[in-house]
Amino acid sequence: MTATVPDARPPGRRERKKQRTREALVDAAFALFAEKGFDATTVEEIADAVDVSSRTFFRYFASKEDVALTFQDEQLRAVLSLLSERPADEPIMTALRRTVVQVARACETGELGFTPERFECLISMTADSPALSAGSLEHAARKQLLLTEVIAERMGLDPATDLRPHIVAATATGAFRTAAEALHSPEMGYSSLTEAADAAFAVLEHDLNTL
Amino acid sequence: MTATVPDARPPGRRERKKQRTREALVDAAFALFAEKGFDATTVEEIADAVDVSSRTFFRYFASKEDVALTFQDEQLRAVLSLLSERPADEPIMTALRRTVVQVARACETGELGFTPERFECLISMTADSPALSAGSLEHAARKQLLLTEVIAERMGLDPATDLRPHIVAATATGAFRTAAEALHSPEMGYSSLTEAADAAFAVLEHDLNTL
DNA sequence: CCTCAAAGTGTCATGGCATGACAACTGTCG
DNA sequence: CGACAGTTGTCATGCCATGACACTTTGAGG
Repeated sequence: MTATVPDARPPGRRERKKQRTREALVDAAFALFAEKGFDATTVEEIADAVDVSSRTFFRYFASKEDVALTFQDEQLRAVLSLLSERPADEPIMTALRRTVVQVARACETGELGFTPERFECLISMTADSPALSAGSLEHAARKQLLLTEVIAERMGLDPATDLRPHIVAATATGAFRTAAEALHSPEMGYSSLTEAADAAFAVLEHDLNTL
Repeated sequence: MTATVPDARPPGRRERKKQRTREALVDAAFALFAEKGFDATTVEEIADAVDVSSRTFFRYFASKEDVALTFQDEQLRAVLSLLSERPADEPIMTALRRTVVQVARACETGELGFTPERFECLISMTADSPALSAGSLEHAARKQLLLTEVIAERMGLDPATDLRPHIVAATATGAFRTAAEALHSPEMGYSSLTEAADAAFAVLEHDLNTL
């Protein structure tokens, strides 16, 4: 407890090496995923590609799904960050819509910690692999808890006793997910996640209770 | 292809035995789950309790999660069935709300193929076990596809080109799920799934775009 | 510089999930 | 009964995930 400031200590050689190993694992994993698919890639192959033991892989990532879904953490951070910058008098769904659209754009321009093609890769892998799909859903569920907290605070509600922030978070998450899935179907006519996400929230705003 | 009618052929001794084995596996599984929890129960234990091999277990269920989530299929069937009976001029979200509330009541009165206490067991297990939680989400995702089809047909829309039925299905699913989770928190003040589900849909109807 | 403690890693071992292959067994029907 | 299809048991295999323990590297301080 010598410092409360996040970056208070010197980086250190060790720290950097760990970071490099972690990144190397992610890189190797996505290279193999892109080449052979998620299911067909084993943890051992990923580890071998970076020349570490499988055991070490699991010291960096809790599961094989985890390594593919790291970027979702970035996504969440971006959502929480951008949401906090929205004007306080904006209706919550409007604020979420704007935020999500911004994040979607960032995903596609590679402004977060991953390239657009890697993003593409993940989207299609998730569609193909039930295991990854399940992992993604679980990841999303855990993130949704945090989102609920932030939404509740913004709305001035207590998430422990009020259902509303939970419903809002679930609805927004579902809309985003639906938008991502819509990208798989060319017939849908959406060429970007940004566009699809905006359309999804538009449905919530205008059509949900009138259809 | 001798018959297109569902129940065209005599039950047969073999058929019944299979059905009994299946039920026995479900019973044994829930007994063990209730006793030791989901994660701590192995497939081998379940199989041993029914005196079949582990291999046979996997001929009945695709995974350990599957055996715990069979009832969700009943749930879905009930939703689809009841939804088809709602008046056609009812707004879709209203129809879904009424349907979901009915199904929730059925869950709690044991009118579907499982007892209320088993339902309780599943709810609490899902909260404790990440693996089961993930499985449940995946199950729900697959069911959501069917629900989307039915919703689209009722609305007279093409799910292949129209985002709206997908959003509606995702929102309804999310609301139901949120209601189920709310039952874990006594502070929420919901004593039944029926009540929580109705409250969840009420939020969608009245508060979503005004908060 | 040398030593020491801590952190990271490799190796080995274990256990559980899931699936394929093949032989043995059991209803089903002629 | 006897052929036949469906079901099960027995291996065998592969992968994911985790615990235990020893070895090496890193960084701090005398």
